[in-house]
Amino acid sequence: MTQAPAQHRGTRSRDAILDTAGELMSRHGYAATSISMISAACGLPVSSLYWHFGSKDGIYVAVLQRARTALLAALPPVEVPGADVAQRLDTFLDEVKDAFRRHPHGLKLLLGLGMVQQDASAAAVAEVHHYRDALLAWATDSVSAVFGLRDRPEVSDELARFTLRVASGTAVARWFEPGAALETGPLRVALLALAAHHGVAPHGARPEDPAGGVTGRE
Amino acid sequence: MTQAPAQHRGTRSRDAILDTAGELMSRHGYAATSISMISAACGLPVSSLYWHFGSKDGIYVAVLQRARTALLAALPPVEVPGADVAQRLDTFLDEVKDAFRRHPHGLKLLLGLGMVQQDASAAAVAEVHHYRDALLAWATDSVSAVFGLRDRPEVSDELARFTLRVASGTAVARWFEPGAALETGPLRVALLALAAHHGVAPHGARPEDPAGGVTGRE
DNA sequence: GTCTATACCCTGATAGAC
DNA sequence: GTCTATCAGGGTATAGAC
Repeated sequence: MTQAPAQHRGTRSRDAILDTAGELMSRHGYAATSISMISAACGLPVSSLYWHFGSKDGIYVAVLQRARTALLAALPPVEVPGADVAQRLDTFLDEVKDAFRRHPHGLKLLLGLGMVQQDASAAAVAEVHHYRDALLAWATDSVSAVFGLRDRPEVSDELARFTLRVASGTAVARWFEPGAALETGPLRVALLALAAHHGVAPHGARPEDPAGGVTGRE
Repeated sequence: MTQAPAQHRGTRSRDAILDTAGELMSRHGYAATSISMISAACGLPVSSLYWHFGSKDGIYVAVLQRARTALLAALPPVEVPGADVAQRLDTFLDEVKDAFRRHPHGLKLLLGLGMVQQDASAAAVAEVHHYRDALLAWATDSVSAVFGLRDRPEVSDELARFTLRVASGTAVARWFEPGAALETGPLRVALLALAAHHGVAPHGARPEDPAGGVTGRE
């Protein structure tokens, strides 16, 4: 405690500020969260916040960055184990639901701060887009692995976007019904139907001959 | 123009304030929209806003009320014409897509102001919930009419919630891809699959014998 | 790295002439 | 109903001692 306490205190303060700021901003939104609120809530004086992050916008960007890395780390790996599509889809949806349940702040930050892009700085806008792009890329890779869609990028794109819309819609519903979880049941049915609609058979292997599908080819 | 100009000017000013406030609040959110901004944008002095609405919160509630009535008036009637399910579903989705396209403010207000419920007044929170409840009730009645679900309320409830989630998710996606429209194609496939999953046949008549259980076949 | 004190501006809201 | 003028308070951000 005498060698390098300053540094330790520094990073600890930094984290404390980010914790409180993330909590408050995800609850009240960016504009409604004042520096003084954060200062009062985390106990550190206002100037410390400015020493660490330079501006309110700097805090916002740092909060977003941390939320993004945390959420992406919590998401299941892209390679989903399982013999057939149904099995892989089940594990995939279970893990998504779990990540969704355990990280309520992540999406809410993305929503709340994404909404006020107009006023935000260039760095903040870039970070918000980075966040959302990473989420979309992860979803695309995942559904591609689940359904075996390496050679059907347009299908995995559609399935991924659809999944994200249902997830964001649920995040929205969540501030009307606070306990609302991601309803994987209907989502599962919908994804299977969408895949079938594009001629992706509900088996483990990718269809070499998708002629049997509802829309054999497009 | 000499008999009752005061009244006319009054209601015209009122509308102008509401127009500007709705536009600004849907873009920047409630907290980031100041009385002075509204005043400058609509040309009327600050005190006029207070004379008409009493407080910033009063403006907010009035804006929400007007957006709700406008959006609900723009939504298609519950009784959808059409011989069979597929036909009714198509017209229904087309009209929803159209309303969604023509009234971008409505949902954004609901989202943006719904997010900051924590800080808002009781009247504002009540109005937000009223808004969302009306939307949900309309969606439930509509899908019930489309699929003929008068005796399966739990199914129409699920379909309506699913539709609303996709719609809100699209409204969210909209502030990343400004032109994004409601993708009725995938939604159509999903709703039909969900209905089938609950044993609702894709015909005009309601199924008298849904004994097939959860799904006709899986 | 952390604190106190403070500058400067804009906020929501009111008073009172017209 | 609309205007000008104004208040008290809180906002972001900075300076400088420790």
